[in-house]
Amino acid sequence: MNEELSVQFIKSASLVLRALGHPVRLKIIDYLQDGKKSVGEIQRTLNLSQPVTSQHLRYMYSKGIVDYLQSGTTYHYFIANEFIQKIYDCVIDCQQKIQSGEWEMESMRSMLMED
Amino acid sequence: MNEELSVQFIKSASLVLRALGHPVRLKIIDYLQDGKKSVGEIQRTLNLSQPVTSQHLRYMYSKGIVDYLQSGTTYHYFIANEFIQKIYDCVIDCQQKIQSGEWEMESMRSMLMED
DNA sequence: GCCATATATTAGAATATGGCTATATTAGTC
DNA sequence: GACTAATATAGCCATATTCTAATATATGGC
Repeated sequence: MNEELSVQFIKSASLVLRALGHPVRLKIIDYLQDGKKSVGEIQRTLNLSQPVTSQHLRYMYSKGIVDYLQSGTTYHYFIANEFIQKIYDCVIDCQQKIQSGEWEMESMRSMLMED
Repeated sequence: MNEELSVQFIKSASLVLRALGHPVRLKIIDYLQDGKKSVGEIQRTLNLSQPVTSQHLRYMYSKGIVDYLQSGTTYHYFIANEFIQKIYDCVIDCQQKIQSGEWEMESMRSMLMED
């Protein structure tokens, strides 16, 4: 029986994947590629409400996905570690391979459909 | 503003990440690295109940994460495409980098803690 | 201490998720 | 057509997610 993933790590990894598995949160991670961003910048740029922005950021902070630096009343959030960055990079890479046609999409139909 | 991920793809990617973001489902994907497996094999090997096994497999099937071949009353499930495989490979790679100490874990404490 | 700005928190409603038990379906065998 | 094995589905319940609206907190300037 194949079991590359340790029981321990499965918990952590599934937690990370679930945390990234929300359109708004993934979009925030995407935006944070630019570097540290304040809650206000994120909110305005991604066109989100203030509570939703804050809630998703706090959620990700509580899971260790993002971290922040405070200066005054402004919180600058950033990606917390290489694990998250690596998963994001992988997603980007997959997007490129799909859109370039390097991967034939026949087997991905349902996954790539609208809604 | 950085926006590497297309609005379109964000939907698909977050759907995939959420689907993989469950301990049982991630464990199933891990097990499927061995190749096609029947529901019964998955159930017994991972020590799950029959309905739970079937439900997670049907869920992943509906999202395009896994596919299956039927022979008689036996369903052989397998990983549906390279996107899923790539994300899994990335998770394995991250586990290795964390466990080998290649990444310092200071910034990952909360993420790797028990419960 | 008061004010404005930036962010966090709370409460509540709607919906989704995940597991359990029981039951249904389907294919093969006799 | 009855029987069995393998899997899927349905119904139910508990819990988790996610959004909105409202309110609270904290910091810096005056």
